Amino acid sequence: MSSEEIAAATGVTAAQVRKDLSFLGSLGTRGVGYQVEGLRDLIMRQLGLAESLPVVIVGAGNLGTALANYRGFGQRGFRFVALYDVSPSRIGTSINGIPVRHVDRLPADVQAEEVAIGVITTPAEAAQQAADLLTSAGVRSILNFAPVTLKVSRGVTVRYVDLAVELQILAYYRLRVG
Amino acid sequence: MSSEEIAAATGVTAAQVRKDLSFLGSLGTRGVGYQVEGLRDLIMRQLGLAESLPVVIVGAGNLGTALANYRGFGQRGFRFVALYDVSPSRIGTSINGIPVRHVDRLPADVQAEEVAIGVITTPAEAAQQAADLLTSAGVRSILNFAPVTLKVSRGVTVRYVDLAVELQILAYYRLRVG
DNA sequence: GCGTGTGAAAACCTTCACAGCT
DNA sequence: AGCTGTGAAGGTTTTCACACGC
Repeated sequence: MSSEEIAAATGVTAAQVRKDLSFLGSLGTRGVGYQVEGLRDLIMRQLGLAESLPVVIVGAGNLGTALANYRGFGQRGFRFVALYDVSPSRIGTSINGIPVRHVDRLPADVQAEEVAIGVITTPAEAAQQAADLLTSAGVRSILNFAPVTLKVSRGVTVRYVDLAVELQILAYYRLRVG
Repeated sequence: MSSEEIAAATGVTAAQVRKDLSFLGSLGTRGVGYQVEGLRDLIMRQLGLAESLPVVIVGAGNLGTALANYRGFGQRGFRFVALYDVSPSRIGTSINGIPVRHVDRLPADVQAEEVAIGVITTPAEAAQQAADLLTSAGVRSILNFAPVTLKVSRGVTVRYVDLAVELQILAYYRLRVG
C-alpha cells in the first residue's frame, strides 16, 4: 500500500505518512509501498501494546457502560480489568463480561493487575476523588471524561475528553471554514 | 482574575492565555486582570453559541444515551433535538426528555430545526450510512465516535473521537515522559 | 518508472520579556 | 506596583521536492 493510499484511507497527507513512518525506520519499499500488516504490528510494539495493557474504569454510569460495551479495545491493545462505582445497585453486576466493583477494591486490583491506565467516567463532582484514588493506587496515566480540570502530582499524565468542547470546536470551524 | 490564575485553573500557561485572548481584543485591565463572566459571554458569542445550537444524535445505544444524559450541554451552548435509531424497542422512548425517533424522520427534523451539527454514535458498520444521511439532510459538521474514517463531500467538517486512540496516546506518553 | 526517505523551506504555535496602561 | 498586550525569538510540525533504490 503506498503512502498515497494510506493517506486517502486515514485522512492525512501522503508526505505526513512518510515522515511519520520514517521515524520508526525504513519501513517501505521504494517503487512499491508499505506492508500494512507489518506496520500495524510494529506500531503496536512501539506503543508497548503487544500484549494487552490493563485498564480500569471509575464510574459505571452511561459512559462507563458505553466504554465497557465498546468492542475492539482488545485488538487495539487494551483490556478492562473492572469498572468501579459506589451505587449498590450496580456493584456485583457485570457489563460485557467486565465486573462492576465497589471503589474500595480499586487499590488492591490496581496492584494485583499492574494497571497502568485509569479512565474517569464519574459525574464532575466525583472526578477529583476518582483521580486521587487512582494516583494513590499507583496509576500514572488518566483519561478523564468529566468536565473538570484535575489536580494531580507531577509525573501523572492526564488526558481530557470533554464532549461539549468537541462540539464547540466544530462550532468554531463552522464559522471559519465550513 | 489574572492570566496567571486562569492558567492555573485551566492547565495552560499564562502567556498562552494572554496571547489567545488578545486575538479577541483588549479584554483585560492592566494591573487588575480579566473579568471572567464577560470573557465567557464574549467567547460564546464568537462561537455563535449565544443561543443554543441544535444538535442531533444518530445512534441511541450506550454512547448516544450517555451523551443525552450528560447535563450541562445547555450552558455550553447546545440543545439536543432528538436521537435517531432503527431499533423498534428504542423508537418512541425518550432519554433525559429527548425523544428517540426512527432515522427516517431525521431529514425532516434537520430542516425544521435548522440543525447544524450531527453526532454519530452508531456501531462502526452503520457510521458511513449515518454520515450520508446527515450530509444529504444538510448537516455540515459531524462529530464521529465510530472508529472509521468517513467519506464526506467537500465543505463538510468531520471531527473524530476514537476512544481507543485516546488510550493509545496515553500509552505513548507513558513510555516517553510519564 | 514509481514511490520511498529525507534534507531544506515554509508554516505554524509557544514562550519570552518588557513597554505601557491602570 | 501589578498585570496586560504584543513584537520578537525560539521551537515544533507540516509541506515541498527530489535523489535514490527497487
